[in-house]
Amino acid sequence: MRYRSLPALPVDLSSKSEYALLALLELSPHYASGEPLQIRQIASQQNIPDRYLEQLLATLRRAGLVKSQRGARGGYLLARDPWKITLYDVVSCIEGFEGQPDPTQVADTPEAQVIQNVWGEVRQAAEGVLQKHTLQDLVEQRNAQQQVDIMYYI
Amino acid sequence: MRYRSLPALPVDLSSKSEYALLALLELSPHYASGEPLQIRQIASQQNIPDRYLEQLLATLRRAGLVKSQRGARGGYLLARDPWKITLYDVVSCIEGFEGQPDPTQVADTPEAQVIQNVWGEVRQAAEGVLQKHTLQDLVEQRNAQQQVDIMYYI
DNA sequence: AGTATACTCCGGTTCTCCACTGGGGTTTGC
DNA sequence: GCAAACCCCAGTGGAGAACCGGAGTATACT
Repeated sequence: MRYRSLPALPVDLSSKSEYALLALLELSPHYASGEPLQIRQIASQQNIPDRYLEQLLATLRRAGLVKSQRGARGGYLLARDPWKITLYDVVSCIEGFEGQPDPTQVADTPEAQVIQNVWGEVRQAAEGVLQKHTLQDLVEQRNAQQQVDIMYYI
Repeated sequence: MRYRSLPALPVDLSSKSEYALLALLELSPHYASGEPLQIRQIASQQNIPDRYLEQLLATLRRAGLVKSQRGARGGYLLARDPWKITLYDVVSCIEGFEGQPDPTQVADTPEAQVIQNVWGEVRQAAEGVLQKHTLQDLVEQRNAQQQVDIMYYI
């Protein structure tokens, strides 16, 4: 059995990453004020199971993307400016790729090697897209999208 | 519970796809002669569990990428020229993305919508890489790789 | 000081998919 | 007719995703 023994391209974008991004998009507008947001609020706003979101926020905290304030009136806030956090930062820490050995590895057959090379190309292409988007980008895209919605009376 | 209810980017490249590509790379040189190759031979050559490879080849056959010859002295052969089959053709049929509704779908919140848009970008970037490579490309890359191996006495 | 409000840590549960195995059946060449 | 091949279908077992729950800990407010 192999069970993802090879490079195992983590280009798969699960709802885990989507939840994390939704939460960070909620936190982004509150970065300036410095007011923390609670898990419950984020969860109910974006329709995410709160106990699950809790785990994701803990991962983001350990990765240094958010900071937490414990106790009453506590909650979470972004650790950096929303335009200094790329989607790659978020997805890579949630999906946890960077545990494996370097992608420029050697395969046991020449056929496997050329496939590995292509896999690496795909990975880089996907990572490139994620690296060029920041949280602030998405916030502004959402604002623009809402304008469109209003114009079309949706 | 969501369990991949949303678009669920199937950009994930599993060993399933790798096995299928390895098999097709074995078949590619035999396309000109028209001589079929048996599952057992491909499997032992590329170190793939044969009963598993059988399923993958069945999928490829139903997708019209390979043809099968039943009975004694039977086997598999490519249905088209190896330079007319892209890696996207292979991966998409094996990974089976095109079951879902169209990726340009509407999310229930504007935040989810912008994330869907990015997901679509990532998907397209990955698909673009796969679309520009053909089986024949890989065969030639492998040959070149083998030349390098010989030069360096590996 | 006490209490309510939050995060923190740890474990378990269910579901889904991947990777793989096996048992039959059918077609074909010799 | 018989062996060699494909064909179909039905499992198994592990890993991870997507949760739920409880006990503990820090903090603000009164």
